Amino acid sequence: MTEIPKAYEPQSVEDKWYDFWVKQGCFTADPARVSEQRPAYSIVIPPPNVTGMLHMGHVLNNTIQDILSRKARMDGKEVLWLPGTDHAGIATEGMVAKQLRKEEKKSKQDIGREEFIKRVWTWKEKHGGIIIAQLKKLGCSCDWTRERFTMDPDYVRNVQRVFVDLYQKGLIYRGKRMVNWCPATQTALSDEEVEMKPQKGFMYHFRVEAVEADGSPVKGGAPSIARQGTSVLDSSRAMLGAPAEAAATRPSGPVTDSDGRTWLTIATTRPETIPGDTAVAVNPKDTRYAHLIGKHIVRPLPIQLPREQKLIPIIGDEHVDFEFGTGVLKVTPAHDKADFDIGQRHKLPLVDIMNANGTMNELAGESLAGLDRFEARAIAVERLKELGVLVEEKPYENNVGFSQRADVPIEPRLSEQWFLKYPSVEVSKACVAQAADSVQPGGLAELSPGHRPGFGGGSGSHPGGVMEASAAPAGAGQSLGGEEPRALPGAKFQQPSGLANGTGKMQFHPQRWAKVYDHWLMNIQDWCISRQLWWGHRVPVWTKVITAGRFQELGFDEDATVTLGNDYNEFPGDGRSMTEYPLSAKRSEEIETNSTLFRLSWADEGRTSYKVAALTSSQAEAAILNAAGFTQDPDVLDTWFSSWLWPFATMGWTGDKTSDAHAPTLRAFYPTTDLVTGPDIIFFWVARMIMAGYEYMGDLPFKNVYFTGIIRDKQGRKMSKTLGNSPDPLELIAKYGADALRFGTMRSAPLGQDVLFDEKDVELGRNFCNKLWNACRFRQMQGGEVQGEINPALLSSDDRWILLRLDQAIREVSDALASYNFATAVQTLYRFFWSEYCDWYVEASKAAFNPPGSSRGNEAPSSANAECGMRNAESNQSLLTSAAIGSEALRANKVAVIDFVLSHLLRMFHPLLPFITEELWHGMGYSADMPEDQGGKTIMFAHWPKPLSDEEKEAWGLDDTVETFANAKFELVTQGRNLKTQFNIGAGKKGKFTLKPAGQLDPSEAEVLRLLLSAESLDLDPNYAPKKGTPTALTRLGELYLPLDGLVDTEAERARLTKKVEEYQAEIAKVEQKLANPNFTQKVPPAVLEEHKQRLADWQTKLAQTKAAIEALG
RNA sequence: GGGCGAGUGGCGCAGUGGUUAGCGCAGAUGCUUUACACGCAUUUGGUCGGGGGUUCGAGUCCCUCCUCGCCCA
Repeated sequence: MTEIPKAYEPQSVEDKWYDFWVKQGCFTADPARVSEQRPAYSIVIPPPNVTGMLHMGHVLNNTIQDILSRKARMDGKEVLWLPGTDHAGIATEGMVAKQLRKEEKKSKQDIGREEFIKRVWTWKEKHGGIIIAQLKKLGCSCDWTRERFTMDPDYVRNVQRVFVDLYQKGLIYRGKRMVNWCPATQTALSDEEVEMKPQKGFMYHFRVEAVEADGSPVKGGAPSIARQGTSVLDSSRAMLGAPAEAAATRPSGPVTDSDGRTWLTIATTRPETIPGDTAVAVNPKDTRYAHLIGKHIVRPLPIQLPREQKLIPIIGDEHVDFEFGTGVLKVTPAHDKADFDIGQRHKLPLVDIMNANGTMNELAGESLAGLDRFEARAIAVERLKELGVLVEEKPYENNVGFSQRADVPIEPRLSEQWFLKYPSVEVSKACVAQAADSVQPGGLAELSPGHRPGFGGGSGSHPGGVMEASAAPAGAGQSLGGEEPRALPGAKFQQPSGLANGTGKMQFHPQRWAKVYDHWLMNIQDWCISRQLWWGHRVPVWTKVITAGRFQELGFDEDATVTLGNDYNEFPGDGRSMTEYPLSAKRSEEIETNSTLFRLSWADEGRTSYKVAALTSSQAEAAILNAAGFTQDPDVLDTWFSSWLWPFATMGWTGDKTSDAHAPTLRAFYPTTDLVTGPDIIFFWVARMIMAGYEYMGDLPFKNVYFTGIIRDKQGRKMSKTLGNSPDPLELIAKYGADALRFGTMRSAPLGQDVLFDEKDVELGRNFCNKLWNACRFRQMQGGEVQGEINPALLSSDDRWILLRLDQAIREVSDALASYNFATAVQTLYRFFWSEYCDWYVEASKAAFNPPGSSRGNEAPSSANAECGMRNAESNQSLLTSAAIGSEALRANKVAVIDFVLSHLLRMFHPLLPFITEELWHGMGYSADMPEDQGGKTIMFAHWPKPLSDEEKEAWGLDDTVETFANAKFELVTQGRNLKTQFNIGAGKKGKFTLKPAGQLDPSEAEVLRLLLSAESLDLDPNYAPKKGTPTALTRLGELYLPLDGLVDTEAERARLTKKVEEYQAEIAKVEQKLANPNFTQKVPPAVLEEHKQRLADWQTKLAQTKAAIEALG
């Protein structure tokens, strides 16, 4: 055993062991080692942004993954924790563009696409390794030999392969749709990338004239009830309309002015979009307006247009909410999702009045063109005022979608994009266990109310054919407001025949996220997967316009014309999928592999040329296409379209069944065991990985998903750069050590709750590590054989107690980890190590190591020893007698017990505190006698501690009495210390105690008590007659007295005891009241009744004794 | 508007119908105790968000209301 330094210095320890682990290949998974005896365990890391920096969220997330991985290794599993990084399209592109702007004052367009991509790679080479290095600092035991990047060449091909495959399955289409447009980054975003935020703005009410189709004043104007002769401006505030009960809350209907013209009032928050209005809509059931349907209004903007060009129809649409605004809705199909839908229903023209960067175009009119949308809003309001049609302008708060990345309001915009209809939705929906009691072997998760299985319905026809479900009972799940959960008897998953041996069941932790997940799947919308960026996976589609002649030269069949007319851009609107449109063209000689697919369209009105589109995931083919003058689609795919393949695309997947079946990593480690991630990406990532897993592997991608909380500061605010409340984990590691950071983070991270982070927690972690260090140092100072044999005959009651507590700790910690209750595991370890082992056991053990009178002991007088030894020598329960105290055999045995406890403790701490435990494991010599692969080389592979067996417990005499006795001892010690404090006998004055024992007490126990009391002496005297006023504590082991030499403060003692009497009386009253209730005594379980009776008796005894003590004060 | 979650000493959290509701931090007091002052000991703080119900018994189960947070619309 080498001597270890006095204080723990993490810096010198951490790098040393990390290098050692990596050099020794400790983190490297070997599929060949997987067997029934050595099951596989795998996790794929949620890939951090390649250009990102470690933040506290990463610390939490990756510490958990490391704990799981290290624990699995100690459980004897073959562990793969697969690391990597994500190319993070928008974020990375934004960063590089910013740098370009700053350093060279250029835009990406200035340098061109090719050069820009080059710059991004340079940036990646330079900064991409930072976060990986940071994870290493944290101690993450990832298999770095398998590190992946979502832009690795083979990964890129996988993404393209999946695109082509999904296209061929008819799940990908290109179409002109409303998308969430980010004017700042000028790209489309998926719904998930839009964050709704309440915004303070204004609701503007403006009036428009209702007219006939030819522009003449409307005949029949407002219903008579509404003709009040009030001015328009007044009427906007007055409540007009139907006399029905709703009238009181319903805003104004149409009004007729003195000229006989009819006016409608419209409410909007976005007056700048008026030039894009192509209709106004009212609810046909709204009696105020129904008669106007079919008439027109004069759109006020743009002003300069001639009146006849400003007429737009009044349409009836049931979706118009009559309670909202005035009940008249302006319909801007090109700039609002809901309006687009109305536009589709009524075949309204689309007028796009905005540019891609959020400025207005010429269609918005002279006064608005060129302005930013927010400036345009102000100008539009001015124009309305000038026209005298602005009726009201009142503050209004509504939810506005913001681009998550750029933090600017998104613009619903009509745009041509690629969309994906999600695959494998139904099987993904059904695979997540919804409630704890629904997890039954072989059963399908009980479905939540309203959960419609929908097998075979809608998009449920599953291309992969993975899932088989028997017919659900008629009407099952059809009721919309389903009152009771329904099971689907007989519904089951077919075991996928592929590589994996899945269970078809997945568990979320905490389980409540299953509901969130389920809800999203129920309301799923097609996924906009294209982004107008340069950095990312470019859409693997090439197009070219060729002449009809050339088309034939290429070898296409004439029949091809049958399908012409559909631009490839347009998804056929008849519900048929792309694949159902047979390609009648022969393949070109230039382009021939089975992954290429053509869609053709006329490229001009005269039908003399065609647009040809090709899809391929083959590089060789792409080269041919490029050479043939084809142009690749400029868009890239949403980053999540690559990360949703992460669990298998990182493991050697190729999409080829035969080769995948022989890919060793994939075979051994898919499906993965656990996924650890934040709930904020449950839709972005988790749900999509599940779909991709089923679609391409025929099996779930992970068996458990652990959702971490979100790290907040101690005031509960989210960590953010702007607030500056996000500490740098690397600085914390430098200051306190990685183990301390891990400890602090995990201790305060309860299952599924947000984590309020405070640097104090890390400080506590450092203190904890130091305590652990010193506890080992204490052991080391005792010398002796390392991990010697424990002799049961020489075990003291304290030894037995700590072994029992260790057993309990092993059970609790193992259970806590198995159920992902990390904070509980940490707290249990903390309690066992600090409060039980250090505070009681180590202190008590000093009685054996530093016996009174020994050279190692303190100056305690030998009389104490004599006093102790005088009585109770007849104890036959233990071999321990006064003669044994301090004997070498006893000391050696105690050292063996300590080694036993510490070696177990270090192993339990290892997943949480990898560095210090490794250092101590070796420093203490615990690795010495271990087999190489079971702790000899590293604690990483030492076996996870097992609870003690019944045989061991029996052999060591570990039974209930051990605990009872120990607790009685501790109670006596606490009370004795209390007496000392109350009577001002500090540590300087040791104090002399006398115990009137209630029964037999072994002298060795008395010596332990004396030591724990830090007393000069503890006399055992069954016949002790205390002087009046001697402070007393009543304990289960007897009456403890603190005789005071000087004057006794009788009144102080009386006050103290009187307080106790009151306390006891209150307790007695409570118990007596319960026992007096016949309902209680008759109905309660016997054990509880017995316990109450015992409790009453105990309190009564104490009360009587205390009263006697007061009496004795005189 | 819908859904989910939370509310327990000053703060952060445990608490699976049954002892006197626990733990950590912070606070107070005392201690250079030969492993550790990054430590030790003692100790002050709680009518468990409000109300109602079920029960012999409720922090725990049910109903209702209030407050806060998150997600979705």
